[in-house]
Amino acid sequence: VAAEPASAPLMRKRPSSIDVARRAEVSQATVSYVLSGRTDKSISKETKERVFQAAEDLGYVPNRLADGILRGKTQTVGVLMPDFAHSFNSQVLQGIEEAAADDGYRLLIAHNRNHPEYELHQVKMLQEHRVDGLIAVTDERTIDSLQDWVIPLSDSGVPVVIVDDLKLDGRLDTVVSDDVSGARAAVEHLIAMGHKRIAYLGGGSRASTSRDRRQGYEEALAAHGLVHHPEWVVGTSYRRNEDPDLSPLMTLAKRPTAVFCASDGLASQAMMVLAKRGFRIPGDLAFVGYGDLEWARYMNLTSVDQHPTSMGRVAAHRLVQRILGESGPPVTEKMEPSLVVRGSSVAA
Amino acid sequence: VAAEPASAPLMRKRPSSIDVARRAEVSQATVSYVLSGRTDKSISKETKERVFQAAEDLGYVPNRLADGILRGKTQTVGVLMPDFAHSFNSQVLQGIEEAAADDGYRLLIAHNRNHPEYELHQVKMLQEHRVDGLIAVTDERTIDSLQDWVIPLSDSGVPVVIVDDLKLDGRLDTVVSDDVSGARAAVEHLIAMGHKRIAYLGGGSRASTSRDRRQGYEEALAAHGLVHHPEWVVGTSYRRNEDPDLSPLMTLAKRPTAVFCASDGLASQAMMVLAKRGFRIPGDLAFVGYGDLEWARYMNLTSVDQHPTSMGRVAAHRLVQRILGESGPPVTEKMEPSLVVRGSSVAA
DNA sequence: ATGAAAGCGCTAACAA
DNA sequence: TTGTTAGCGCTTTCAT
Repeated sequence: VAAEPASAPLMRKRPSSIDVARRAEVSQATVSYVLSGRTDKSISKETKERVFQAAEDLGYVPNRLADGILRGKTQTVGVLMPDFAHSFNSQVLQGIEEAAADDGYRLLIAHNRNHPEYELHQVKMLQEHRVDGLIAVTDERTIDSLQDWVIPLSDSGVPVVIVDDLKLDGRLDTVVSDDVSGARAAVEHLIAMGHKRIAYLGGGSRASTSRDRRQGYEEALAAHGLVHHPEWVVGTSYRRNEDPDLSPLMTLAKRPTAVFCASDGLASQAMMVLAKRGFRIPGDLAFVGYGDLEWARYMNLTSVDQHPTSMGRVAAHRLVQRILGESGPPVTEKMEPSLVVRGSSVAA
Repeated sequence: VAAEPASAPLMRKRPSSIDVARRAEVSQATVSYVLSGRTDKSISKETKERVFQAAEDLGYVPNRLADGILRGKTQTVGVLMPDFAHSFNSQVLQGIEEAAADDGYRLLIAHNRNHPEYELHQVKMLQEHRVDGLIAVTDERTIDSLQDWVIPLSDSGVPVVIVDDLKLDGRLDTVVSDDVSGARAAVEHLIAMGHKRIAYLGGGSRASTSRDRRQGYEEALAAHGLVHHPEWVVGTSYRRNEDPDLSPLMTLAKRPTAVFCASDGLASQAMMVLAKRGFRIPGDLAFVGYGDLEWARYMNLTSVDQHPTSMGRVAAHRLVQRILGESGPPVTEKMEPSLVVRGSSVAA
């Protein structure tokens, strides 16, 4: 057997632990002991040195696939999302990454392309890569088919956490934001600012979301003895690229003095429309949005922050607990949003 | 050997191809042939049937780790980012995911936490997971240390693509947006709208970015024979939570009639400040931003779209080509942004 | 304090 | 048309 040159210049095979062993003149087992830093297998200082040196010289990078195949654990979690570009989702992802990384987990991501079949395909991929668990951020289009695969997956021993939906609440670990409470806080703020005629501009993305925010609105009015005028509730269906039609609101004899909007997008569109017609904000009409997207600050829009990054962190943490073997009934983490007051609801 | 029940109820070990083989009463090799759909190894129809059936019955999910360890390819690419929550990055990620998935690759993501050391650690992790390639979206804080690991990594046979930075241009495949051209288009649009006194509000995130946009601004003025007034260039350093100070601009005897801003955030802040002081937009002052963030539409802000999703797609495509063995010198894809004209620069 | 050998789940030569 | 066998890179008993 010819001796290999210490450092051949051109691309060779990646060094394996066997190569390290040969170079350090120890057994493969010893390399494993040293490199995984086991304290039970007392290894002499010089041997350790030699192994580290050999690994360094060779540029050895351990292969986690082998480890994964052996231990049946990959330190990897799957994240399934309808979209990475939208602000809420990307912030959730950010939170998941932070918490997962803290616990030593990597993220393998997948997209559902708004299509149940494709989603199923992606989940299969994640399973083939042997993710230790899965976080699914739900989506209007695929939410109905979700339970078809998610329950079996969970039963098969892969922990699953659902973010932002309650359909599987009680059957699976879930992280949601309390929309009722957030909406209530928003409207109570307007009431505290002296408003008595408060409109609701609705029509968010997800049905349950929209329903809950409206419920919070109504609860707040009721709690403060304010009459609920059905004509102050507008736009149950709203399309992204269309300005919301506020005329039913603005032509009333007794015009509202404040508007609570189910989303920041809706709020800003409405504000632009009204500003164009000469309405002063908040003087003539106060506004509160929902979601507290990045630009709410730029627009000086009072809004409800759902803390999506925290939601992600909590989801990752729950998942890791399950991966680590925590048992017990499904947990629903209902997270409290908070109101961020800015100029659109408070006169300067 | 006792026969196992067809479908034992409680969590057993995950079935392996050996289990499938036993159940179908064929060899493990045959299972492999059938399940990977090889056309060269003609297998009888009945055998195929039996294998599929057995796999189905057992709920068999192939283990890609084993495959990866064998072939030395994981069909996985690493994505390293400074942040997943910011709009530009998350859209790039979206694009990367789309293109990578189309080519059969999964994404393993990592975060640098704005820290060179942590970044190095994350890159090591990605290598341990044997990603087939890596896309790095750069960042002010870690850009300087990037080359320390990225060149060796690339030399070691792991293809790398850099997004949004030119420092390694010519040494590595790179995808960038042409900031000079984008800025030029923005300013030429203002000139076409009849403006002759155009200010520049600068101070973006990355230095090179800011410099290039300013260069485009100056080029456009020069190309149209307009004088470049240094006092029309303001705010070279701008802080996120502070309103930009426009007084040096607005107190001039010959006030500018239009402002080109190096970012949408800057533009919207300036617009809010001026709207408060009673300026009409675009009547008194026209605005163009940069980045075309989601809310530019809501604010009716003319802006320059960098097409971040396309940038991501192009980056993923380049990477896949390299993974597939494409050779040749490093490619720099300089992508053309496009101007999106809205109400802030054109009177209704 | 260290090593030999088995085996994780899979694919690919090579046989039959 | 199918099976046998070796081996990918690693960890882990069990020896020594």
